[in-house]
Amino acid sequence: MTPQPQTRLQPLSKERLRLWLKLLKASRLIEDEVRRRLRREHDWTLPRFDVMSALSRAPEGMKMGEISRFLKVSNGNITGIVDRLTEEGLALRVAVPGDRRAQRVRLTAKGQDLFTRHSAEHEVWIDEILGGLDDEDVSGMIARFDRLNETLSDEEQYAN
Amino acid sequence: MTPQPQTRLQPLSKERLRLWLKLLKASRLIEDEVRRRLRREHDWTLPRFDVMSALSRAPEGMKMGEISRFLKVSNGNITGIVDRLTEEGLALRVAVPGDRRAQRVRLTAKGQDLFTRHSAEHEVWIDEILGGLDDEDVSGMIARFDRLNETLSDEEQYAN
DNA sequence: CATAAATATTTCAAGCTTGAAATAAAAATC
DNA sequence: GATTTTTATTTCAAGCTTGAAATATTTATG
Repeated sequence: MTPQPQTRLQPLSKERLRLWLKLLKASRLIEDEVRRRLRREHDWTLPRFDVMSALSRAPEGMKMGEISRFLKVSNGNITGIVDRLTEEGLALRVAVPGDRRAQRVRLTAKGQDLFTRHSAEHEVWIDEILGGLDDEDVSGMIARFDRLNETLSDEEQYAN
Repeated sequence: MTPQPQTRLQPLSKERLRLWLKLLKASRLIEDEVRRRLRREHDWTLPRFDVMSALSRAPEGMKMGEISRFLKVSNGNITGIVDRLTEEGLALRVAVPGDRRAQRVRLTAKGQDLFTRHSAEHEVWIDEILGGLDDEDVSGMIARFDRLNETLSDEEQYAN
């Protein structure tokens, strides 16, 4: 018996495209909703939230490059966001002893405090927004995403 | 017998948060890769691609408001993108007979042609990027997303 | 040690994005 | 028919984002 020819080759690529469009749609719906709440209720932005979130886990601070690699955004981008956080007294730059090029960014007590409050609320929002998914939905999707993100991270090589 | 107390209430909210972070990660990895290829290989942007994609399905054109509602972005945003497409001879604005406020935006032949080429390549890219997912993965995730997007669209009410 | 290469960061221009305010025209109401 | 409300779109300021070029410093090489 000849091996089953790849009868679904074209269809699979179409299905992958459909999947991507649905994934993107879900991601944007959720992200837009979070962005909207952050703005309406705290006059705050997602990028600032993301940077503070990264910093909140590093009490000893992070170098600019560490932040941009962690968040997968450009260096110049982080410069601007940290500038604004610093102006507002939420973060500060401290010199790195052995290297005069680098600086370590840390949250101030005020910044840490603000982030703690936003963060708690953020978790509630996500719980509301994804409220339609039960335990089984959630664990099922997490398993799929673990698999997908593994695949994607492998490919990230040829992004550089 | 008393009803089972909601033993997993806190954990479920944490799991939903984990799911959202994984979803966001996947979405950004894919979107960044597409954006990078579009720029590197065609000196093109995703927003222009998205607008052309919407227009390509409407030979008779779309009104500005229709485009922004369809893509779920602001009106002013679309104004700028259509301005640029128009400057480059890829789209044009035509008056709407009964309504002097509105305009209908259409792709030019040149625009249609360019989109057709980019679109074909885009499908190949997605196929490559999601190549690690087999038939079963893809259909499994699509089913989950249909469920999720249904939930999300329902909630979109209170976004307005 | 001098020079070259690599690293850390900032600056910059161009484009995307939003929400609010401004314009203009159409539709509804009195 | 005049006034109000709604609808379609643009304009604008502020912030996000990128990639490329510029600075400054450190590390590696000859």
